[in-house]
Amino acid sequence: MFRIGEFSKIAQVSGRLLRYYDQIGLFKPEHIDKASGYRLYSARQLPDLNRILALKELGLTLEQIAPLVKGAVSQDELRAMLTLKKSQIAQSLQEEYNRFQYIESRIQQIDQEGAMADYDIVIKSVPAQPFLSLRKICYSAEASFFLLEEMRRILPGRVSKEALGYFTVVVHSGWFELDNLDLEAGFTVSGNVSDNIPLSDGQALTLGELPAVETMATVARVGNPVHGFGSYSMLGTWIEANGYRFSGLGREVFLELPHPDRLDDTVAEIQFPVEKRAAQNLLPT
Amino acid sequence: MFRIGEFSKIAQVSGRLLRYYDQIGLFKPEHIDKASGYRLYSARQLPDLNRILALKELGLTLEQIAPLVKGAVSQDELRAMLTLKKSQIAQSLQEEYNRFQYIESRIQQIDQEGAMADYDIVIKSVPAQPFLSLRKICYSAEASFFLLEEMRRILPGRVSKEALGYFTVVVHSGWFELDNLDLEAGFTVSGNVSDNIPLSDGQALTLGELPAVETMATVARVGNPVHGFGSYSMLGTWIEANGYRFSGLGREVFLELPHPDRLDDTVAEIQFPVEKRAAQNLLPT
DNA sequence: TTGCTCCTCACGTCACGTGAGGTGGC
DNA sequence: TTGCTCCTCACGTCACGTGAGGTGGC
Repeated sequence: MFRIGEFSKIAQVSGRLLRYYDQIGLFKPEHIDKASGYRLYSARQLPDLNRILALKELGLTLEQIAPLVKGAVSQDELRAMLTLKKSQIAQSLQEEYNRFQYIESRIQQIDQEGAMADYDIVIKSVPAQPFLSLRKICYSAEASFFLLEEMRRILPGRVSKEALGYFTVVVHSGWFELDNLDLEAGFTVSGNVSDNIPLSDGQALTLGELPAVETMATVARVGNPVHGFGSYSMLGTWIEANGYRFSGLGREVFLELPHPDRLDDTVAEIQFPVEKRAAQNLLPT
Repeated sequence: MFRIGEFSKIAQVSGRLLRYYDQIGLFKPEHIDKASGYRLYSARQLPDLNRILALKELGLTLEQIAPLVKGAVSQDELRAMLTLKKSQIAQSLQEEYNRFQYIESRIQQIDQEGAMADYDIVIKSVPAQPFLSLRKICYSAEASFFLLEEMRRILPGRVSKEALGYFTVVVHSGWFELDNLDLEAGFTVSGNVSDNIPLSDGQALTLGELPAVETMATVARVGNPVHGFGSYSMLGTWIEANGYRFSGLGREVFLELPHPDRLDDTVAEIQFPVEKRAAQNLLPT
């Protein structure tokens, strides 16, 4: 019989670990001296401890290991557990690999531009939202702000303040047709609102829906909205470097509305639906 | 200004996270209402929060992120941090990948043999140890046990009990020459012991050293030592499946000495120095 | 007035590491 | 007797999640 110090040396684990496993009932000493409380382990117990250590190496938690070493698990259950664990590892490998690529792209960014980007891209998921809007061809980005001004005059009388969400612009045209923009502009709303609100020029806001998007690449930017297109190229670079591709219409959500006197305080979140490109297939299966 | 609930919805984080970041001083609301204690965030703060979230995605800890978002880090330091993080991720990817392969091999084992192996392999590192031993050609494994019996008679008078370690056999011959074994048998010792202890047949134990081994594949087995060779093939399979190769002489360390009446209670640890085979090079660089 | 939102504790997480303070064993 | 080893608390870890219990705001 070995005292805890010698046994821990043989097994190359800490004494604390052995006491802890004793405490949680995972691995108990063969004998405990009544008088001194000393834990006494026998050499025969070493294979059991090794099994625990080996399963821990696989990434199982002690809670998962306990029934295994107590023989309370059938062959099939064990196989199922390992298969599950295997797929979890495959997934976390993929995630780690993405992180790896992302870091590489940020290092490159520093090397090329001598600075960290001003804004950071974050992936979110957004729910579907009722959208009170008007679709229109605009000859410039500024044109959409005339629409905004008119909505600001008219809407307070037609929609309650709590029901009104954010001013949002959906871009239906391609990104580089800067002089012939097909825009859909309006407010997200909640609750009951009328589904047809006429504006002064004969057109009207109608009630539709902004579809939900599960993976939305977003970047928040502060500043004059007409200079906003710089952020788009950033998004493009990021999306390329991180293995995504665009998969839908881009939006711009204004969290702080453009105010004629303080255009530089405008805050907007640019959003793009994205999806993973065909996986690099780091692993087979 | 947004109250915590709305700001957390915009940023898609929990309110608790925002309160926590406030508490640790990482990200504070722009304003706190004196009367109610309500935290008020402005849209302009969103890019800052996004930066924190993006750096967290890279796997940095909040402690590492804090100086970054406070601008207290130079370009070079940032680059160095990211490079370090990159190599850490590369390493953990390699480890994860090893785990993945190991799990695969255990699943295969179950499928082929219908059961989990009796014993588990554990990697340890062992220090160098003084070794009081005798090298001899034996015509069978049993022959080494005659040596053991003689040492048991003679050693107690020559070496103090505390100085005596474990009976250990080093195998110098190839593993499949079962009838012409080149064995070195003796006891590990500590402290001062005489370096020449004669045995009855004219030979003598001499003091040498068991070299340290950094990565030692070990398996502990209980049972009659003459049936021990089964464990060797297990070790071989494991080593193959896990990307190692043998890199030195195998040892057998007896934790519970073979006793003629209870041979089945013998406990020995079979040890093999191993090294990683040329890495599968999961990643470039 | 009633929900709704916000507030501040404070415990729990996972697998131990790391003392503090005290006692048994040779 | 003096080290050495062992014992049992109990706090700390990391980044929050999850209540409990109470109050502000419209």
